[in-house]
Amino acid sequence: MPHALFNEPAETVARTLIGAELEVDGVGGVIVETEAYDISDPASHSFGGPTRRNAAMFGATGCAYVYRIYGLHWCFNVVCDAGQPGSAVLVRALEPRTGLERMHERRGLLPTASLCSGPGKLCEALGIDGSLNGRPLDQAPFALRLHAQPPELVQGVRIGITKGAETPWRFGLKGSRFLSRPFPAMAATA
DNA sequence: GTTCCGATGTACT
DNA sequence: GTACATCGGAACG
Repeated sequence: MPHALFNEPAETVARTLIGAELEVDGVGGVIVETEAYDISDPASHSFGGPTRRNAAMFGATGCAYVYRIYGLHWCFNVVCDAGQPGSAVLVRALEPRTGLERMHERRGLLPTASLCSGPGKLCEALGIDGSLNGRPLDQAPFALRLHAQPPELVQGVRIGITKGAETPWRFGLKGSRFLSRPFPAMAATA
């Protein structure tokens, strides 16, 4: 994986990752929804500077930042930088493509569209947990392949936050049925 | 379709 | 003590 790809602002990486294929131990699919966070952003974990939890956000570019949310779910981020430590992209949803049986074992016999349609669901389906925090995405168990052609994007405000709620740093694959939630009908094409 | 709730780790007042 | 980048299930319409 080209390291330079992640040496960009979080918003750029968030756009670039839509349409990329992510696998963990051969289980995964196409990323269809992301959100950008950076250190200037009050919604970001990195906003107040490094802590034990967010250390990976200030670590090497192109690594995973995995954290626990609400005490029970995991969320998966890609650490980026561009000279501004504390930047990352939350992967919120993907379209399942490989390892569907493993996903069903972990998540139950759900419709395919419900397996990875949210940050916590995606982590459960792919088997992502805190043990992968800080691990490089260009090495096993991770595999990440970029899209050949840039897909059409939609853009909107991020989900589940109160601070920085107006910042339109949520991106989706246009027309995807695998999003965590729909983008508003008037969502701008990014 | 909607709202409400409980599960509970980590950061913070 | 409160807030939080969530989810699934219950209750309701």
